[in-house]
Amino acid sequence: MPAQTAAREVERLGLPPGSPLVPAEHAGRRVMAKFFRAIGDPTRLLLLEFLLDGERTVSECIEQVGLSQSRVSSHLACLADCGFVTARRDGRFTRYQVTDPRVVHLISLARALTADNAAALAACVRIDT
Amino acid sequence: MPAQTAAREVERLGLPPGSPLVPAEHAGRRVMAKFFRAIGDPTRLLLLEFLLDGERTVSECIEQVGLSQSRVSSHLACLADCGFVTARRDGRFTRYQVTDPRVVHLISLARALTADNAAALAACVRIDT
DNA sequence: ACCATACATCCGGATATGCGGATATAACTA
DNA sequence: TAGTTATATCCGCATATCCGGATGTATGGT
Repeated sequence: MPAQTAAREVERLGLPPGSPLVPAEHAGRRVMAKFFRAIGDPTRLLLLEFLLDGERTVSECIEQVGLSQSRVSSHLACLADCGFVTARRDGRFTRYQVTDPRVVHLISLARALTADNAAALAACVRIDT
Repeated sequence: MPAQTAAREVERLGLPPGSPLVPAEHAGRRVMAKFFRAIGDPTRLLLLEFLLDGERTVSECIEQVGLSQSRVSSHLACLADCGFVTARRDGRFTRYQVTDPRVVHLISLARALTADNAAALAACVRIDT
């Protein structure tokens, strides 16, 4: 496997060559890490899937995942803050939904990568659960 | 923003329509969550960037990130287990490197998404740091 | 005004994760 | 063989994250 794998993909994607993919400053990396941790939870992934097909209220989400109201509300706020879903106030309701197609793309890439490496991933003890 | 954002992107990406993006079984979601948490740490993101351009030994990585040998070794093993980098034994050395172009694609998508939402992301208190 | 509904936030407890130091293993070298 | 180097693993401590219950806030209905 050649060393230029990364450079080639950067080229293929039409990205500016030579510029870092991961932020060079510590603060920027902390933000990107936070972004990934937001979808690094099984419950939030389930909610994300549920919010792909259209708007859903918090109550509908609660029924879907079977956790407490406070927890589900917090998970949804987290997904919204981190840009995975959009929140819309509608009277007493808040309707959440995935609106950015790049979120779909991101998850589909992760799906493919995890599928190709499921065994080692499941066995990795440095991250629990 | 229409409700079919997700379906449209699935179509555009040539993915099988109707099949879930996120695994339907809890075990599968746990694995995908683990995958994202692996890159949900600033140090591992820094290492990932460092490993884009070619093979690096553990010692070189230690110098790059400035953390203890045990910690860096553990971070690298985590990235390898989760499929972000490849590890190759070479005598006394272990050489790590990003070899899968999809990793580059994934990070570039995250870069774009976080850039468009940096303020809210930084302000999200449900995930600390 | 009063109450019910829908949601958001606060709190303390349990588990997960990051950290460095100590130790173990494995490969070269003299 | 003995010693050095490179890396991996184990340990306890500190912090982060998930959880449900309690409480706060806003909207709509009577």
